[in-house]
Amino acid sequence: MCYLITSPGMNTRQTLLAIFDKLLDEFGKRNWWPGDTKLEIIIGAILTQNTSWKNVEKAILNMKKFNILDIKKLYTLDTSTLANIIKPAGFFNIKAQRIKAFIRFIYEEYGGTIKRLQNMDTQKLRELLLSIYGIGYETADSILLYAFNKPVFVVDGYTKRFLKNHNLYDGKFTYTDIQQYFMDNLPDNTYLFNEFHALIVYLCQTYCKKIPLCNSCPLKNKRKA
DNA sequence: CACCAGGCAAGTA
DNA sequence: TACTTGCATGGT
Repeated sequence: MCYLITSPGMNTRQTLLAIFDKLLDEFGKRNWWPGDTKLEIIIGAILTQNTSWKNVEKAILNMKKFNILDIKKLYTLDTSTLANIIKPAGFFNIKAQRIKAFIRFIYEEYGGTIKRLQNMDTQKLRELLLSIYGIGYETADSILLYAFNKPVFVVDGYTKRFLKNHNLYDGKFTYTDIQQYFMDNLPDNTYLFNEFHALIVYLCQTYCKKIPLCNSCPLKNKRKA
């Protein structure tokens, strides 16, 4: 277990903000989400499901090469052709169907543009996204936060590992409970949620590869907490 | 060789 | 409600 940089007197909000400041200071802004357009961010969110971002980059590069990063073109494209193009991202048959499902939703219900989604109420948009085949909690929240800049905290496997390794949380480890823990204890701020999630991912990828293990973690103090 | 990666849906108990 | 399984490439 890691020793924290925090002290016993701090409440949860102060602890989380202290950790955030330390991570930001240590690693700098992570510049998430990479992607030129909202559509590219959304497709990236589907492609990265249980998949390393490196493989997703190859798939997206392929899509750009074939010039199909476009709602109308994707709408008419064969699912099998799309699957072939995104092959490096893995699970390509299922992900091709998921991308097509999202594109159909936009094309058939929203006139082929995602503009109308931007001004929608956040909870309403979240429910809409969750109703689309292939979009679960994490993908929906990633889209809300990183494509539409809504203040929604994204939870993933790294987030759970982070909480366990640092012994920050003793509630239920369900998606909803963990998300509520962060959102109840942090100011409602898109920039903070954006950067915090990206920093947790970077921290885990760099130092905390397993549970329980956190070698040379920057959050570790010299002395025992 | 095994195991993991910025999950989800469908099936089972 | 709470597991389990299939999906699949590419890197370590």
